[in-house]
Amino acid sequence: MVKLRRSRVEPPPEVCPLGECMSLISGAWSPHVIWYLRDGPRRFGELRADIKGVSAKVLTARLRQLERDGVVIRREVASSPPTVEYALSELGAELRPAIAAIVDVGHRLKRRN
Amino acid sequence: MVKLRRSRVEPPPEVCPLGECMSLISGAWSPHVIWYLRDGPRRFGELRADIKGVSAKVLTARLRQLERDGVVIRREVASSPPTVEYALSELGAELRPAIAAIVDVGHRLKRRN
DNA sequence: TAATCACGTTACCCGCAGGTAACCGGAGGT
DNA sequence: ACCTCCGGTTACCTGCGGGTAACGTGATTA
Repeated sequence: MVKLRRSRVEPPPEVCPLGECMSLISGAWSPHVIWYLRDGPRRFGELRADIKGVSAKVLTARLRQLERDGVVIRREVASSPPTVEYALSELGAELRPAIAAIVDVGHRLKRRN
Repeated sequence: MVKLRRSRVEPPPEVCPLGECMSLISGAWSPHVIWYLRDGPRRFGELRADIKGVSAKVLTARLRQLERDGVVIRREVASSPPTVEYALSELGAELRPAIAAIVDVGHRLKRRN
């Protein structure tokens, strides 16, 4: 019996920006926020309605974190009642294709049942 | 279609493609596993070394979950000592571009400081 | 005989994301 | 006078992913 001590496949080059980027979209809801902001700014209540099943508390927490991380930009609108608008920053826009790729796979999963 | 006058109609259980796909790559380590399997099968110990900072217990748990979800395929090799090889399934291969997109953003993050 | 290796398992603990529910504050509507 | 709307906040609880450490198995090696 031939010993198989080393794999034939050489280890891929060491890169770990994966963790860096994953920390931006970690959490169950962050990708949804980015996805629903992809076409332009949206208000808190709109995001709340867009993202089914999210609670106000968690949505607030995710938006705050995304704002701290420089992914989204928060803008208060002096209307009555006052509303708040969220939009993707330049960094957030760069995340869009990544989220789109994930959504794309999700669609194929659905089609396949 | 009958219109209900007073009670709120429950929205149809529309499956969110984003949530579906995110459930596959959720967790801190799942994307890393997929990423390091992108070029071919790898052994448990190799993955353990590739993915710095992961413990055996957690790596086992992630691999088991990915196997249950049909993302990776586990194959025991009758060597001495017996080794185990993991590879991406067809579904796992479809996830590759999504992970690659995330890694790509990570690269840009690093470059931008 | 004893140690090592590969691939785990089990026990125990911890932190945090997320869920529910209640509440708030100013302005407009009725 | 009261209710509604919008965008939150706060308190409390729960579950799960993850960390360390110790142990198991079966076969080879010193």
